Amino acid sequence: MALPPSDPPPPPASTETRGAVTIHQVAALAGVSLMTVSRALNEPHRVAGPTLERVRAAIHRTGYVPNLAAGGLRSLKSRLVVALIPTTTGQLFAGMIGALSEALRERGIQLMIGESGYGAHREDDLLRAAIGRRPEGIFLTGVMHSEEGRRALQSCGIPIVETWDETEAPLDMLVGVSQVQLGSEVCRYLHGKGHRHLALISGDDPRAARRREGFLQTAAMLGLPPPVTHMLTAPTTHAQGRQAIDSLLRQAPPRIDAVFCSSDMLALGVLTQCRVMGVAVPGDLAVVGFGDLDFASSVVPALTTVRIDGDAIGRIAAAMLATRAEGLPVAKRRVEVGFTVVSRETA
Amino acid sequence: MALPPSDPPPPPASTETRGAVTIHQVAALAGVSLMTVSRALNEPHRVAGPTLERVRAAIHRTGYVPNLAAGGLRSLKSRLVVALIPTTTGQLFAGMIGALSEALRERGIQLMIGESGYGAHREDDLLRAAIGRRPEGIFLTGVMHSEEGRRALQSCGIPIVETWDETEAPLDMLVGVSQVQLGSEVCRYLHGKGHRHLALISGDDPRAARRREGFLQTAAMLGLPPPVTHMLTAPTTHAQGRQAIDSLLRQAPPRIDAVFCSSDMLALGVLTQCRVMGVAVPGDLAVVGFGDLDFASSVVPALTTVRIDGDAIGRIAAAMLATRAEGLPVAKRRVEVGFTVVSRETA
DNA sequence: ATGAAAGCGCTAACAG
DNA sequence: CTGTTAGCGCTTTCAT
Repeated sequence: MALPPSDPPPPPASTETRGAVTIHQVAALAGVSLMTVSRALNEPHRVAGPTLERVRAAIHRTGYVPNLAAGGLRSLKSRLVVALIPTTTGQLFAGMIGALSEALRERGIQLMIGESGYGAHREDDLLRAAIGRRPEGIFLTGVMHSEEGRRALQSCGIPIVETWDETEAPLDMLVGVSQVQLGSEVCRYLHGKGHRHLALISGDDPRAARRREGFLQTAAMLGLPPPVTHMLTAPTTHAQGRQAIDSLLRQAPPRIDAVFCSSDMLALGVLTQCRVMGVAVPGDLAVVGFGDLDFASSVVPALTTVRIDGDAIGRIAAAMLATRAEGLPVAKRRVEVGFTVVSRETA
Repeated sequence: MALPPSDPPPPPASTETRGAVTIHQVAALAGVSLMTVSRALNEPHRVAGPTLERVRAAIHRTGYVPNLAAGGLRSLKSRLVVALIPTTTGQLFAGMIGALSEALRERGIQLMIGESGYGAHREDDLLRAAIGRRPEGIFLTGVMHSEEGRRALQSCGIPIVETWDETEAPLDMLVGVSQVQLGSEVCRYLHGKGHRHLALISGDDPRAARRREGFLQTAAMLGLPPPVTHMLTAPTTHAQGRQAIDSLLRQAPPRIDAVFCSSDMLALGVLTQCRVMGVAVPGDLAVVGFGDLDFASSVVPALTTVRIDGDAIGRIAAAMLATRAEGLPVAKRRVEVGFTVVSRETA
């Protein structure tokens, strides 16, 4: 098993015992104590040049990869942040995840993603799993509503960031977007364009609900007739959009002249159905989407939509979490990220 | 700080020391040894009823969540699988991730997702991070090409599943799809519909490259003129599709009469541009996409595309990994998942 | 049915 | 600059 140390240097694998190489084996091979190996990895400047070389060679030969769970256990630093996202479907959160992941990596922190799905019952499981890994931060897509979840998060002492939404009482930190104001702004936009008979096609996720709220409030405030709303279950699809606008357009007069969709995919379905039905956009019907997904600027007619800077949310959250991971306090624990109504051709 | 033990039972949080509740504190509160708490959690049937009750009450009061890193360290069971995916963008992998996550959860295994992005240099980092957590399995989206990555994975002794692609020499297990055959099949399909002047609009990811390969080979075999191919950088977009078909249609005769796009989003862009240019689909140009994303069946004209059962890939991989995690061998270490050419209106 | 001792792989704290 | 000792929070193994 133990080959004479004279075997050719490069070929790795063979010095290893089944299971995994440990720091002991590297130390033995390099002829140093295991602490020297640990230092060579974590603070190389504190190790003498030649020693460092030998250790590095041993690491290379053995293919040693440090056990982060063990290191984290001892140092109480897991170098891990867990992000909980509702679903990997949909491009909406893709940019944010990318930015979060990248910004954390730059600071030497790993991102672990947990998919909560849309099932409420498993959110609890997921939370326990997340906390059980003792991450140095938890990123929440949206705000935590369940009382049980709030308690668990609050009492575990891990820094938390809630995002994408607004709340009176953040658990800890917040990178928020005023969805209510967003809905309100879209309503004003449509009103400003001369539309009076508004409609809403909306998924049933919490954030869409708040946009709806703002939209309806503002419509009332502007003295418009109450917008007719069509509810759908998330995640919303192209087919749902087609079917929803079809049903909306067949309703009794007054005929709607503008619709705000809770996702760009929904809006795309609306556009498709309008074309099929010979309804001119924006002539007969103005359409506004949400998300500014890649296709929004490229479809014909180009989709007017609302853009939220997901990358910024990811970056800001990463910075907050990283700061807290270093034991420092975060000055602005509550940050507001804006939105932009991107005016194109459909409204 | 230490309130008298007479404070009301329900209110949790306050018995905890800063940092996190440990099993010791639960044991002390319940008046048992820490082993009993451990058993109450992992093999409750081996603990006497009344004792179990007391322990559970203590767990509830303290809000104790076991440290999985510590447990995993000792038991050499992390109950963790790491999945490496190129990007969370795009719905293509969403179903697969969902199915994988769900199937693992049913078996008591957590899924940790790592985003590799399209940068090659960080794949190495990501791999070290993954191995460092000592997962019981690693799920790869695609096959591992880099020699360095292959060595690292091979020597770490962790069960690996490669997916979505084909390879002569799988690292360990494979849930594959013959992308070459897929491309070939699409070519035959188009040929069967009477098209002779084929084109390809293709992203530059490895799997798209193999589909292209199969497509071109078969075109040659069928005696067709060499399909003109337009290359793009992944991830492919709607705008790229528009621009690509525009350039393809302006090329010198013979004019192309069918195009295979490496993604449905690309195909959607092609459809849009054709409408703008007054090119009839499928009359003047047949269009085939890839992925069968939600909108494919719902756009007008409905998109002919190719469907791969991502859910099946996720489920099968989960089963393999779970089996290996239990120390059992997997009989069929190489599984082939099929594909379907979904014939709709565009071709 | 419960407890005591040992140790998983690593790093903090202190020698030398 | 390098090594020794102790112990992170938990589970294994062996007692009782």
